[in-house]
Amino acid sequence: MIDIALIRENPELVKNNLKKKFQERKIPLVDEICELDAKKRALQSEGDNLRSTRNALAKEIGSLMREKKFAEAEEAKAKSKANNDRIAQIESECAEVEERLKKDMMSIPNIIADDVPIGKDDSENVEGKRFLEPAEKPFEVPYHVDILEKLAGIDLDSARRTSGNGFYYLTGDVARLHSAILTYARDFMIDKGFTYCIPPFMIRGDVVSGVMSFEEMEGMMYKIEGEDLYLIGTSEHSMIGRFMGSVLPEEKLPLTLTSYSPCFRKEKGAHGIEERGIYRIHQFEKQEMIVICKPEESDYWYEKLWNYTVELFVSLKIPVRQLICCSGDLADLKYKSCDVEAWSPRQKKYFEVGSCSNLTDAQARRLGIRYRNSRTGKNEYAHTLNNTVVAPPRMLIAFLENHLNEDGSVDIPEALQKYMGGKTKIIPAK
RNA sequence: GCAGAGGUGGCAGAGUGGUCGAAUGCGCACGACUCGAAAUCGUGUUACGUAGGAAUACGUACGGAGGUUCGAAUCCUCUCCUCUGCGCCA
Repeated sequence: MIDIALIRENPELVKNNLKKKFQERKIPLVDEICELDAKKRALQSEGDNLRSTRNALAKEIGSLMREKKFAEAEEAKAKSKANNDRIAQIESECAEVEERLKKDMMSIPNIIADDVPIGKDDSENVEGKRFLEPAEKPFEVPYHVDILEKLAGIDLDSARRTSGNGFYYLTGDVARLHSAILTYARDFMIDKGFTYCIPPFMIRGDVVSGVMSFEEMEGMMYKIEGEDLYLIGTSEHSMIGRFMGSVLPEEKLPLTLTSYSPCFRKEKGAHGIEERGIYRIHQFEKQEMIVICKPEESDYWYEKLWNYTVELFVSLKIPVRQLICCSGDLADLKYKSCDVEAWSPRQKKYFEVGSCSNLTDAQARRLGIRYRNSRTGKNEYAHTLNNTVVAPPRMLIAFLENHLNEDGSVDIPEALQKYMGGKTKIIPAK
C-alpha cells in the first residue's frame, strides 16, 4: 500500500508507474481514489463537528443534572438524540467510502525503482551478473529424481500414499545433506551478523491478511480446521508479522534476521505440481533472511542481501546468476526484486532458487511497522526486505546436478563436509 | 482443558457512569541552581486523523468486536492475550 498523500499530491507519478507496470486498466482508480478521499475527508469533518456537539451536550446535561434542572436536561437529551441520528447516518456513509477507498488503495502498486527494467512479463526479465562459469559435463545428466533414486535418497511412492502428490520422503545421506545445507546456511548468515530465529509455523488470519492479498491467501495457505490458524507459506509471514503494529526504537535498526521454517503451499493453479520430483511441492524447508531498516538504507541492504545468497551458492561451487525482475513481473508490493538462479547442467539453463525483494514502506504501511525518527521526532514507516538464503529441496536439484560424477556419486564441497560427518562423497546404493 | 486474577500513556500504577486523555511515580526533554556534576526545584512530555505556514482547534483511541446510555476506562455480551493454581503432555 502506498501513501495516499502521494496520490493526492502527485497523481501523475502514480499513473505513470501504472503504465510502467502495464496496468493501464487501473489508471481510472487514481482519480476515483482522489474523489473518494475528498469525500471521506468532508464526511469526517462533518462527523467531527457533530461529535463535538454531542460531547458539548453531554457535558451540559451532566452539569444540569448536578444542579437538578431536570426539565432542561431532558430538553438537551432530546437534542442530543436527534444529533446522534445524524452521526449514525454520517458514520455509515463514511465507513462505506472508507472501505471502497481501502480496496482501491490496496490495488495500487508500490512505486517501482528507477532502475527496474521495463517489461511486460517474466519473459522480459533481465539477466544480471553471472557467478562461476558452468562446467560442461562429459556425460548426460539424468533427471534429479533418477539421481536421487540411485542414491537411495528419495521415496515418492510412499509419500503419495501417505500424503499425496507434492510430498516426499528424503532418506539416508540425501536427507542428511538436506539438513546439512540448512545448517550450513544458518551458520553462514549468523557469521554475516544476522540473528537466528525460529518463528511460529502457524499464524492467525489477521496476520495472513496483513502480509498477503486475499487471492494469494486462497492459492497458497493451508488453514487449520476449526481454528483461526494457517500454516505459513514462508517464514517471512511470521517474521514480518512479529512486528505488526509496533514502533521500533531507532537504535535497534536495522533488524537483520535469519529464520528457519518449513513452508507449506497449496500451489493452487500453479503449473508443475504434477511434475515428478521436488521442484514444486506442498512442503519444503527454507532458510530465510529479512531486514527491517530506515528508508535511506534499504537500497544498500537490497544489494547486500542477494549477494549473500550468491556468495553461499558460490561457496558450494554452484554457478548462479542474478535475474532482474522487470516492471510487469514485479508483484504490486515490491519496489524492486530479483531472483538468484542456479545452473542446471541437465537443462542447460538457469532456474530459480531464491528471490530477493525490497518492499520499501509498502508492506510496513499495511502492517503498521514504524520506527521513531529521532531527527524529526516522528514515527515513520520502516522499510522491509526479504530474501531466500536457501530452500533445500529445490536447491538440492542444482546441488546434485552440478556435483554429479559419471558413476552416479555426488561430490560434497569442502564447506559442507563438516556438516556431513567428514564425508566427501555420496555413493550410489548397491 | 478447568478454576481464579488481570489487560490503562515509553515503563510502573491509580481510576468503577459526567469536571478523565486519564492521578502519582519512574523515564525523557528543556530551564534554574553549580566552576562542573549529583541532588534539588520549575516547565514540558501519548498516538493517530482532519484543518492550518505555525501556534492551535476539533475528532478518535484505556487489548479487540458489539451493546446499554444524552454521556462508558468504568455497566452488559462475545472474543483474544497474560499471570497463578490444578490437570494433561512431547
